[in-house]
Amino acid sequence: MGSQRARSVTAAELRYAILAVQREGNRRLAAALAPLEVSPAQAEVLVVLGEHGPLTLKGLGSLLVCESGSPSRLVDALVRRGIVDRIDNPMDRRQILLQLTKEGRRLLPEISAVEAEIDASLAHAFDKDLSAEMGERMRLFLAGTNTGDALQRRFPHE
Amino acid sequence: MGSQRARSVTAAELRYAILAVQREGNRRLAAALAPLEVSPAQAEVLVVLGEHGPLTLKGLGSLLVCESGSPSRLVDALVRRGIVDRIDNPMDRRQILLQLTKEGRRLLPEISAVEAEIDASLAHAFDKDLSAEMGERMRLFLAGTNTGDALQRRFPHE
DNA sequence: TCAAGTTAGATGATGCGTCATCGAATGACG
DNA sequence: CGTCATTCGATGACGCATCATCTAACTTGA
Repeated sequence: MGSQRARSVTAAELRYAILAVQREGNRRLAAALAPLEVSPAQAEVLVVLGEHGPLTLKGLGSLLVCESGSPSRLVDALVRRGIVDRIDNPMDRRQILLQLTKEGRRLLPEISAVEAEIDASLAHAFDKDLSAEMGERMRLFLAGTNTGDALQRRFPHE
Repeated sequence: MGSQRARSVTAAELRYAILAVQREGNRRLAAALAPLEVSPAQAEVLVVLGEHGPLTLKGLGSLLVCESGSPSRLVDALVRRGIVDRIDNPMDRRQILLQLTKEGRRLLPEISAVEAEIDASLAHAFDKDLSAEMGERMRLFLAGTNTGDALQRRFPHE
């Protein structure tokens, strides 16, 4: 297994390593998505809307990892580009309902293809056992936070 | 060890989990640093300047994980606050030399104390073996990138 | 049914992160 | 030397992330 062989790592080093991996991964994802003129955060919105039907802004926010507040400005850009439709909800006029337009649905498979590449390189760096262990501990670290709840809702366990 | 017991995790889930942990950790760090009126990125600059004597802007940048470009605006705010001194280098007038002021040195132990708390909670979530394994694989993932080089310079191996 | 409290979403403000570009200073090499 | 390429740092531009505040719409309950 080799888990005893790896050199020991301080918490500070781990903290910076997590930052570095997140940033580097994001830059790679941004570069790969650039031809679609979609940012990583926008891609998350599109994927979530694709998977979880029409959503209110709040419902969308509760499934996003990339935003802790309300994603109204993030969504704005997508509405302006004709990728997302914003429909007033006649049942509760405080709410809006968001869903992909035809153009938005057209983008989905292209986004998936791009993300699959990135994910393959991630899977290459972190093998199955390590990923599983990391996933478990990260959930622990995030327990009781909004971000942790979003992750849980996106990738339910059991 | 239990590393076989953890539920399997897709690469996409791992990707979002890394994002979530980084964001959540950063929010906690920001909140803990708030009384010092220092952001996490600013704290990194101060720590690096504290550890690695006077540095040019480029030298500083090559040790920062939080910035891929040149940290000139990040440093600006610290200079304006009297925490960092910016000295023209007479040997090469393109360069500037940065070092902590007395006020900056005064802040260092307070920053360390705050980071120690955060690091303790990280160490609690990720035990020694897992941290070591994660550190090793993350370095692999970052091999050949600027961010990876910065990490290497900050936390040299061997 | 009306007032008080709560909730949804929009918006302002500020700083961070990234990329592109620019001017000034230096170095390399004919 | 003089030109050309390179390097350093500053700056403009843009979108993201966060927090605070605001308004409109709904809910509660006396």
